[in-house]
Parts: sequence; C-alpha cells; structure tokens
Amino acid sequence: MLEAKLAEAGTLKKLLDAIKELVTDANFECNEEGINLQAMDNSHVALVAVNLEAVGFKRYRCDRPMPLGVNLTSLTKVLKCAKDDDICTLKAADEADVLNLVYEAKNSDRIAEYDMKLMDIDSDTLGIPDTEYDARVTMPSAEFTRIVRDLSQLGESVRIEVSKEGVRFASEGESANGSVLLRQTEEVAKVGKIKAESKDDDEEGADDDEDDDEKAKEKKPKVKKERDEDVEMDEDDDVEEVNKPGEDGEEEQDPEEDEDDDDEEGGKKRKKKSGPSKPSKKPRTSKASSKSKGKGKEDDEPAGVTIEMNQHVSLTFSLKYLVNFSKSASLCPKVQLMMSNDVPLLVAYDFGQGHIRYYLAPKIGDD
Amino acid sequence: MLEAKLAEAGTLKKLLDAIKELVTDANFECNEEGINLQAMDNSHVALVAVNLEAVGFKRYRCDRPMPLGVNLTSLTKVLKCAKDDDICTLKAADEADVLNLVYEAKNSDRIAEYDMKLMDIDSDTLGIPDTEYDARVTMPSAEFTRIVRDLSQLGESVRIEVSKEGVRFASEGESANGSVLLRQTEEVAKVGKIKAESKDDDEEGADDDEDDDEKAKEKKPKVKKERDEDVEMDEDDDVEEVNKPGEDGEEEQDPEEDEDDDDEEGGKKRKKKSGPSKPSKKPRTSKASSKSKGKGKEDDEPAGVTIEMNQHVSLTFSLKYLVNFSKSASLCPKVQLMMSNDVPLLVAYDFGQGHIRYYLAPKIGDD
DNA sequence: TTAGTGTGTG
DNA sequence: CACACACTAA
Repeated sequence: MLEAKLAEAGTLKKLLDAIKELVTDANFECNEEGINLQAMDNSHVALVAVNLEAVGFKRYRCDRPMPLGVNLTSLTKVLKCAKDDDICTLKAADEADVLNLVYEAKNSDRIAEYDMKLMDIDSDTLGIPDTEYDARVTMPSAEFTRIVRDLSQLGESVRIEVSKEGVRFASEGESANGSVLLRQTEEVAKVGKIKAESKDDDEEGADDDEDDDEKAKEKKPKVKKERDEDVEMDEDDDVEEVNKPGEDGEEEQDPEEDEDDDDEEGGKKRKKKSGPSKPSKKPRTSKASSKSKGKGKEDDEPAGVTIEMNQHVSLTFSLKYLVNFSKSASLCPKVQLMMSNDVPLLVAYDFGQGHIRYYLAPKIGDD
Repeated sequence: MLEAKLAEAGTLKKLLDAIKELVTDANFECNEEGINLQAMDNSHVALVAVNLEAVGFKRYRCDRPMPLGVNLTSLTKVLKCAKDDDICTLKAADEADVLNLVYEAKNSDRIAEYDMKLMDIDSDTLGIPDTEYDARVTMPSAEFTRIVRDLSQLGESVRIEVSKEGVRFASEGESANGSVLLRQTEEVAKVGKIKAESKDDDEEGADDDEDDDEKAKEKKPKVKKERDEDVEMDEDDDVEEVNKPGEDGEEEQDPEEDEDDDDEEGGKKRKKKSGPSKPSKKPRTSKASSKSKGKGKEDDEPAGVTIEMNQHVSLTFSLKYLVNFSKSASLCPKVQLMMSNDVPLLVAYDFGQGHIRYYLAPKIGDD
C-alpha cells in the first residue's frame, strides 16, 4: 500500500496545474523511492516526467511498486478542495481502485477526506536515456516564462542558440521578429559532462555522478538554492564584461579555482529584465560571509543566468509547448534548459521534493 | 408612505447580490418595524426571508404597512449605481408604483436619484414556524462557502451530519467522494432550546444586559439533556466565549457575539454605521487582544465552529442551493445552520441591521 | 485573483 | 433565446 504525507498540498496543486493542460491521464508510479509520473502530452509531441522523492515527504511508505492511474482533471478538482498549506496525505491500498486524499488543516480543526477513483492506464513508460548534453542554461524560471510568452506573441517557434556570447531566443513572426539575448551572469562555465541533475542544488543522496566533485563537500540538506552551487564558478573579479573577449569558445578546462564560493552579488540584481543592460558588477564580498548570511527574500532571487557549454548549439522549438512548460515556474525559481543539436530539449524544474522535466523534439530544418 | 435611510448602500447591494439569483421578484413588506421580504426561490424549493429592522436605519418611517413589489433584477441594476458607502434613502408614497432611491455621497458632494418601477406581486407570504432545532452549527461563513463550493465540484448533494464529534459534510460524486469534518473549536454546547435568534448579536436598540436577560428568561431548558454534558463539554470557563456560565449550566446562545469583524476574506471592514447612538459595544475581553491588532490572521482564528446539539442529526441537501445561500457570506462573518431530522435546514446570516435566512428541505431517502 | 469564453440548462 | 455556471487563461 501507499501512504505519502506531504507537508503542503500546495506542492501537488502546483504540480498538477503545471501539467494538467499537457496530459489528461497518467499513471503515478509509486515505489519505495518515491512517486514518478511519465507521459506524453495529449498530442504526443512532448514528454513530461515528474518525480517526487520519498524523502521529500513527511512520511512515505510504499510496500511495493504500484501504478495509480489518475485522471488529472479529477485530481485537480479534488486538490482544489485543499488549501495550499494543508497537510496532504495520499493513500492507496494494494490493488485499490481509489486514491484516498486527506487534507488536514495546520491547526487540525478541519479534516477533509476525499476518495478519487482510479483508472487503468496503459503505461507506455519509455525509458528516458540519460543523455549528455552540449549545453545547459540555468536561468530564473520567471525569466524563461517571460521570454517564451513574449515571443509566442510573435511567432510559432523560437530558435534557441547557445554560444559563448550567451543564450539567444529568437523568433520570427508575420509582423515582427524578436530576439532575446541573455548573457551569463557570471561567465560561461565549461564542463566536460552536462547531464540532467536534479540534485543540483540540494541533495540527499547524490547517487548520480556529479559533474563536479566540489559538490560533494557542498552537500547541504535540502533547502533553498541561492545559486547553483555546483557550477564551478571561478573567482573572476572582473565581471564587468561578461564574456571575456580573449578566449574562444571551446576550451574545456575547468577554471583552476576549485574553491567554490558561491557569492551572490551584493543582492542588488534581482530578476533581471531581459534587456541585456550591463549588469552591475558585483563587488565580491568576503566569500564566507555571503554564504552564511540570512536571506531576505530579495537576496535569494534566483539570480543569474548560468551557461555551461561544450559546443555551440542552435535548435528550434515550438513556442506553444515551451509556454506550457513554463507554467512550472511556480514550483521552482530556476529552470534548466539542456540542449544538444538535433536532440530533444530538456526543460527541467527541480524543486525540493523532486522535479518536473519536459522533453521536446526540435523542429527540423532549423539553422 | 415609506422613508428609510440606510447608512450604507452597500448593505442593500450585498443583500441583493445574495438573493437575486434565487428570486427574481418579491414584495418588500414594509411596516413600522422594518422591512421584510419573503419568497420562494424560482423553482419553489427554497425559501428566503430577509429582514431589515427599522432601528437599523439612520432614519425610518413607515406610516402603514405597504408591500413594494420589486423586480430584483431591476433593483440590482439600480443599486449598482450606488457606491457602497453612499447613504441610501428609499422612499415610496402610499399606493405609489415607483420606489425612489436617493444616493448621497458621504461628503454630500454627489446626489443621485433613481425611480424604479414597482409591480404587483401576489404575496404568498407564508408564516414560518418558529421551529426548535436539534442542532445548531455556528461557523465562519467563509468556511461554509468554501466547503459547499468544494463539495459541489464533486457531487450534487451533501449530507450534513452533526454529532458530538463535530459536523461533517459529505458528498459523493462520479469521480470522487469527499468529506469535510469540522470539530467544534470550543466545545459542544448543550442547550435545551435551539431556535433562530437573530438578536443574538448586539443591536443598536437594546443594550447588552437587556439582551441577555431577555434571553435568560426565555430560555427554558425544556428538553433533552439526556446526554451528559461532560462528554464533550469541557467547560473551559468562559474564556473565549463571552457569556458567563451563570444561569443554568447551559450556555447562552450568543456565540456569534464576538463582533470582531474578522472575516479573513479580506479585511474588508468598513466603518460601522454610526447608527443612532451606538450603544456600548460590549468590549468582550476574551479575544480582545487579537482584535486590536492589525492582522495576525493566523493567530486568531476568526472564529470557531460552535456546535450545539440535543440530538444527532443527519440530513442531505442539494449543494446547488447551499452554494447559492453561501453567497450571503459577504454580509456576515458567521453563519448558523439549524437542523433537525426531516425538517428543513435553516441557514441564517445575521448582520447588524437584520438577517437573511434560507430554508431548504432535505432530500428524502438520506441515511 | 479576475476576466472572458464556452457549455449546459431552463 | 437567455441566463447561469464552470472552466480556462491572463
């Protein structure tokens, strides 16, 4: 049987909001490690993969693997009956045909219980290859939302191009063309391996090989990410110009600076507007201090754009889907775009309890 | 003739908003005591009774009883022309076929006047028996709204069950069943007589003591106290609850006394009508602390759920109507549900100037 | 959270 | 044919 107690029903609600327009029915595959959902969107163009880790629950128990066939519309309705901060417990008996949801008000003076019918769904769960990518762009999720929404007004598709200059989103429409360039806030990091890493910011069990070893020591219990600590950021003080003109795009070697202090700029820059106005230089504060300091919600704004690339990539995608994907922004302040030429884009949102990943094949014939 | 001056047009507007979908035409029965409206809903399933007491008006005069046949849709339109805080005067000459409405801005710099046609309506005013009920649930009106709205997503009807455990709202639907249990916040009060008491909350005319006395004498525990109080009645002394435990063990039934305008909905408090010599607002100490504060909203639950019962009741009702009734929540932060088995439910909203009461017959065949 | 669109019911 | 309710999108 399954019994999963979630501290905040809001997490599930947001999850469902994020995917319900893409998928109507799906199996929640539950096992001792957590809950996974994988489904093609209704038109079989995109793939959605959701993961909720067992450790992310207040309590989690799943004796044996069980797929729960859920109609997401129904589940959404039932979840609407929960307040965001209700404690939500999911229960299903083995072979049950209903999913039981209990919402408990924080102060316990209200208990609501729902039973939702389950359905049998053919699980065409296809293994997702653990691809390595040529480029990863990490940016504030709100920024991504904004860009794809903006561009979707102009045209149907967007060309995403990652170069050492930064990442460019360009779209062509009937009446106008648009292009948004994001420069990496810090610098372009070069890495050898770029793979989806949901554990980037926080992890409990870093089972997967991390792309950088520093992370190991960095391991902090799951919490808010101020920046991607894992990214090796080298201490360059001169961040005036983001892209150093000196180097050509391809060197692979990591910066010698292995001491990863994630400084955040004095907290001045927050969600940056797409305008590539020159970012103010961040006076590096003492490395140690910056990390320890309490974060006033302003400070831990998702902050910057990080670009990691091994190779220049340029791909074209349907904006319609990207706009859809971007609805997950409420779950996580950051989003990662993983790309390789001629390979499906991976859009990943990692939140405390797990992740949502979207895969979308590029349009052919892009330049 | 009638001349009734209301301190805030908003009161009328909310009233109309609350009932206009239930009733399209109705007689406003005006007499020296105030204005009453009583009507069956359009499908003759529910009954709505509205009362506005003469004393609740800034000025009120009605020489002789007169029914004003009003099309509520028209009146709603006319009322939309008033701002919520306008002073609103209703005037009608004897035998008039129009109702005159004057809206005066608080600062008098704007006066609007409307004449609305009246119509003849067969007044099938039927006396409403002053029933005694087996149970009364007093709860935040916003909570009631939330529950019936939630459950109405799932099914057509709801079973309301009052027991010493609390009050349970349960609904069954195609894709899911739902059940919400509210535990009494304080304790279950046992009373001998449970009747609708609109005067519970303070009103202008009477001062508190008088109010209490009146109730005291009126109260005769003429009934079933067979259940032992002790069970759910852990008399925590009148801490939260206002009334002194004096009389005969049983609580005075004015739990809604706390006039704190704390509807969590949105702090939409408006300046209370200065009314005719507002009598001392009983500064009930109890939650006073919370009252003074700006908004701790979390700390002081705007109100608890109070359950009074002499007998277990279980009744099933159409959610459609309850949802409709619950629109009156804007008028009052609390609502009372009065129930006895096999008897129509009474849903009562008591506000400063009067009340709205809805009666709805239970569905047959409920368990 | 609010507004608009679409569907269903009367 | 109109009104109301529900759902979806912004």
